[in-house]
Amino acid sequence: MITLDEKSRIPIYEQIINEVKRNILQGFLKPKEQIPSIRELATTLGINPNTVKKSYAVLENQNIIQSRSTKGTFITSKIDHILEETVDSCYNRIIKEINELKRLGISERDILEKIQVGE
Amino acid sequence: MITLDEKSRIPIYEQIINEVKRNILQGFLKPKEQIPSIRELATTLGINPNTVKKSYAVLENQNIIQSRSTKGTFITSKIDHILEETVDSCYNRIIKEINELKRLGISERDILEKIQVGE
Amino acid sequence: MITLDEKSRIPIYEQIINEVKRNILQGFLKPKEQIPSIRELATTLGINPNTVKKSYAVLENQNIIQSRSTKGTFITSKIDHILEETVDSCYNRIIKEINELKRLGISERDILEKIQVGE
Amino acid sequence: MITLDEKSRIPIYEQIINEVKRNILQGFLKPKEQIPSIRELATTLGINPNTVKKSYAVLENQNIIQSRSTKGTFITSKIDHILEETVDSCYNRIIKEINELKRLGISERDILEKIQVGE
DNA sequence: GTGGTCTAGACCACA
DNA sequence: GTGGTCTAGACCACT
Repeated sequence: MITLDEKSRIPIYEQIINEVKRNILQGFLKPKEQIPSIRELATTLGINPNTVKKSYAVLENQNIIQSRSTKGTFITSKIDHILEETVDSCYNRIIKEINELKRLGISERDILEKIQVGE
Repeated sequence: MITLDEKSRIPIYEQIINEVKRNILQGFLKPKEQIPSIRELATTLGINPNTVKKSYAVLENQNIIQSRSTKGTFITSKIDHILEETVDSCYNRIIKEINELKRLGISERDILEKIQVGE
Repeated sequence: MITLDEKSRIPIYEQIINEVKRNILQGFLKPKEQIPSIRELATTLGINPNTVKKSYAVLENQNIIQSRSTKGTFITSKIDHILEETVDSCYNRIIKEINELKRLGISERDILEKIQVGE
Repeated sequence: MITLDEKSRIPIYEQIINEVKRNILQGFLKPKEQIPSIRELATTLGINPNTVKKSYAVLENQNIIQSRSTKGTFITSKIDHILEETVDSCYNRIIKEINELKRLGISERDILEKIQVGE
């Protein structure tokens, strides 16, 4: 479910955070569901457990997951706020790119046309 | 002509690369024109000449500029390929984001609507 | 495995590039194998790590090696193209010299004879 | 008659020396013939007169040209020694390249075959 | 310990 | 003054 890009400038622990969020948003992970243990995920991804631990710590801080010692780690019951944030940032990036294209002299008409075709 | 964002995760040398490309694409820098010397640009930006050198090295590698020892550094005569590449990568990023939004359950109709308003 | 010629007009970083390629071509370094870390090689050669870094950066650009942050640097899995390129450029240089000799009035017969003896 | 490579690691003044020698060897410049003045050649090549001056100084030192003040600069009457040197260094470079090819596992038979075809 | 980035400063050849 | 190379040393994030 989780794929990492070693060469990316985004640190691995942040990539894990994003991937977990993505999995939740796409419904692969559901509220209250248990997620892999730190060690398990670390082994699966071939990375250091400390890195996974850091990611889980951030996710818990953001109320996205919750660890119950000895029982495991679980998705929080409410996840709506993640959806909003994610959608907003997607739109912002799109608009940023469109403005870039406009600056390069491409008309709004052309952009929208190509986007619809490209999909 | 060139502005840097110190806080950005993008390294300074890459920001310079992007800024030079932007200046070319927007017509501020024209083919065969001389660009600031390494030392001059470094002084202007308040950074180390080696950082500028690195940017210029990459740009030369991409056939965007050409450095002539003891003469200075110049824009390559043919720069059409930069425009194409830039535009293509913009479109790719947009389409990637749109697909992300669709995966999150937002309809194409809604996306296009919001994009047009957001502009 | 790597030897440098301090007096050469070829910069050290290019000598390193050539030496790494040579080691690969001669089978001392094999695909996917790890090569010395930047710091290690720098110490071994008695030069500055930045110089090694520059060499490795060029080699990575040529798809010959691949650096994985915090993991080390490795030979790319496919290296056939290096052999081809190297052989081709050798032949080109030979043919260039032969043409030079011909232009100086030496017959092809004489050239080939001398080459076979000279070997 | 003279072409320069700005990007070459060989300094321009050395390139000029080589080019003059080449012109002599190929018969474009003959013994006792007058060659362009420093200023004239500098203008033609678009370079600094000091650079040409340096080349001419070396050539005079090697007894290849001779400057007679106010009259101009002329090719020396005897130029056989240049031919020998040039031919020898050509052969040396060829043999060096052939050895490189052998090291890469290409048989002498294959090399000679390809050279004859390649010509 | 690894690679990635950057600084500060030096020297070189060339023009 | 220009670009090219190299050194020495620093800091960073990640493991």
